[in-house]
Amino acid sequence: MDNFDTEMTKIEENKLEKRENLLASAYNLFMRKGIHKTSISDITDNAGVAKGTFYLYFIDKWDIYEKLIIERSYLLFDEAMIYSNNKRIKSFKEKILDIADYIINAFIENKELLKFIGRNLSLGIYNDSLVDEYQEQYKNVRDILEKELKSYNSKIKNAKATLFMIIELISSTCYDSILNDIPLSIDKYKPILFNEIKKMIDK
Amino acid sequence: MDNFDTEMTKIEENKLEKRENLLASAYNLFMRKGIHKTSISDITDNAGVAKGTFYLYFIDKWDIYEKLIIERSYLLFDEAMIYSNNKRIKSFKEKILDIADYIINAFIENKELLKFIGRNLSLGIYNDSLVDEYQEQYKNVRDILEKELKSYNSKIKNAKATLFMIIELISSTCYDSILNDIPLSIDKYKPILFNEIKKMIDK
Amino acid sequence: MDNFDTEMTKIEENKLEKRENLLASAYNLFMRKGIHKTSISDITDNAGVAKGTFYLYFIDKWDIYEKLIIERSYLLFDEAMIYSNNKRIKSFKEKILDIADYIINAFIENKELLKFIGRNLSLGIYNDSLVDEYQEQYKNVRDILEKELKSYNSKIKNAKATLFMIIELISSTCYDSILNDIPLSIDKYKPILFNEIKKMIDK
Amino acid sequence: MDNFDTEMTKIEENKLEKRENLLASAYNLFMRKGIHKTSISDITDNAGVAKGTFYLYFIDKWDIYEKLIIERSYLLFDEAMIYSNNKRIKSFKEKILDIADYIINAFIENKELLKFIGRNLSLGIYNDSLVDEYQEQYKNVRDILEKELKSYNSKIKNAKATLFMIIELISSTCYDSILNDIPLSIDKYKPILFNEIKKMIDK
DNA sequence: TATGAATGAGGGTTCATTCAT
DNA sequence: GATGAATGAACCCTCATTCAT
Repeated sequence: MDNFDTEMTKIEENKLEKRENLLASAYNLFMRKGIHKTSISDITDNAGVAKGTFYLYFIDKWDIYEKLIIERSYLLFDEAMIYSNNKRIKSFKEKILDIADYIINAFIENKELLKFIGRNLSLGIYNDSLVDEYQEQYKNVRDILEKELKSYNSKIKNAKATLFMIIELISSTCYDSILNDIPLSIDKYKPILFNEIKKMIDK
Repeated sequence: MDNFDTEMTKIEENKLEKRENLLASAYNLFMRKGIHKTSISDITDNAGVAKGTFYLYFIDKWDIYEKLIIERSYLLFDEAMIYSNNKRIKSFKEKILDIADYIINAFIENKELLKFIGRNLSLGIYNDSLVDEYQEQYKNVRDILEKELKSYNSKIKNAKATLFMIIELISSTCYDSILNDIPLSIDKYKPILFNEIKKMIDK
Repeated sequence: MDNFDTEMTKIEENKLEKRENLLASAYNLFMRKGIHKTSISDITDNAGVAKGTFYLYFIDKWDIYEKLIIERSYLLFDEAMIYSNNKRIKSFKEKILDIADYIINAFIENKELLKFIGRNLSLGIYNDSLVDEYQEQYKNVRDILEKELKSYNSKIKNAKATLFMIIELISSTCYDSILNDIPLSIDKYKPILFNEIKKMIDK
Repeated sequence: MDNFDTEMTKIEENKLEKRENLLASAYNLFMRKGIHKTSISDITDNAGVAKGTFYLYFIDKWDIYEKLIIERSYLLFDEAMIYSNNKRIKSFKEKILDIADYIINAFIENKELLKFIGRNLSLGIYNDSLVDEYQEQYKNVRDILEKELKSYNSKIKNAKATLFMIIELISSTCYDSILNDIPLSIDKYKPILFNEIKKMIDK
């Protein structure tokens, strides 16, 4: 019985490992070469599995791409949350700016990541449409932030919308700022952005 | 001599017409089938020219795509400007909200256009990197709006950045709202967004 | 001991059942989708067994295909024989025409079957090359008909060849007639065909 | 002007030649390796053109296959007609048997051709459904034979059907006879077959 | 300038078959 | 015997690009 159980788990473990290998391999290549120049063959070669194996785990290149975008956006949020929590920040205002700061710095230091996530940062915590292994965690991060926002400023009517606007504003403007200095270089733009975020939560 | 001149003009006109045909054809197909499913052949067939002719006017599919995005974004701004000017609006606040309203309604009525322009609305007036036939006009629209913003609220430090933020906020959040009801349906989201825009220009 | 015996039988029964399931599943799919569009996976999925199990019973897709063609052709003959026997027909001429009629009607009513058996109807009783579970029965049907033909018309030199010609003539021409109206629609063609069959056995 | 005309023809000629190369290449390979083991790559490699070129002339493998079957069946008939005409045969009966003899001998000497044409010999002159370059010629051969049959035996009601039956009978039974000695070896079977053909046209 | 036949690399995908469990 | 994950060769086909006309 025990033996039987163990064997089953071994197969299951193997499958999970294969899937993770493929995800890691694809992420690597997407970051290095971009999605268009990465082929399924590249992904499987890099993962050390046969080409056909890819199709046991994912539908096509866009399937794995979407899953990665969501995963990486979420992980970035997660890291930022941990970072800001470690700093024992007092007010929500400080917390949200700290999160923004962490994410922006991560993008500045890893422009490939910025290009990869693109303007889709919000998918990290706002992808209700997808059933996914991270689903539960997404909601947690989102719920925590929304609750804190509400208790920080009770006048805000729709915390969900406000939070979403903040994230989209960061994501879309920093993309242009970091990569093309539009409307300004990120150094000059950041204070303006932060000022705006403050207004959004302070009313 | 006269004859010669006329013929040259005709040739020039023909060339311009071919280019316009190709742009129109590509726009049509991108809207109907999306970029990935549209091939150069599709574009040339639809434009009534030979495949090789495409390469006399554009570098590749992404070249024509980019030019179209910029053109259509600009045209949308242009229409919105005309619309708001016709209404003899007094304050800049009313004007900017009117422009936003026009653009959002255009997107609601033409979701294909929304998918096409995506989150790149700002390219319509913020694409300094590209030398283009609309270049001059882009700047005009932008300059007008920036000037008006400055005179509306002299406390704003960087009108360019503020305007950019407003446009990016509209573009990125309305994309999700109209297409996926994230964070809310556009009906419920619009007042919240407008409220935010007001705060951005009023301090 | 008894127990052991019973279990063995059960296993044997299970194996037979699996084989039958696979045959039935393949027949179903071949009829619906054609052979080229049916994969081994389709067959095993539809039969409710694992992919590898297929290879315990058959060599490949063509192996099961051939066995099915032979089986179904034979069964059609068998039905036709029963049908004609039930009608207490007197002469062999009437009998053979009755069999032809039954088969043609079966094809008209089930064009998928016609496409499946194709022009291979004669395999139903003339597949000496194959050792098969129906082998014995094939011979019976064939022997009966050959004997009856001989006693019907003693001048016929080679009853086997004559019978074979009749079957091939029916099979090959009705295929075109029923499916494509070549050389005529089956309604118009049948009397001509029957007339020909009469000549073949009457000299 | 002349120059223009010539240039156009050159291109047209090139295209025709490419098409012929592909047909010849495919025929070669189908005969040597069979259809299933012949890939498009094989065909284009053997024809000395790029893989993509195949798709400028044919839809897929089955398209070229079908065209070849029809072409080769027709050519066989054509040869047989020439052969029998050269022998200044008097009666139609002699002529049709001569044609049959020629075709059967061709099959005996070239079993690959027999396997290739299979039981589809009649397509050579009975493929009304297809518009094809040989279309006109098919009809000629068919019309000649049908007319001759009618004048040979005015009692025959439907010459078209009778001719079709003869061809199908030859095609389907000789396939089995030559390749598998079913129902008899071709040597023993041929006189029986010929006797049957005589009955078919003599009533 | 305009053409469109030809190219051929490379794409995604399938699927018969194997084999460790 | 039964499984089904894994394989990877081979498939068909597309399409951006070139270039002789």
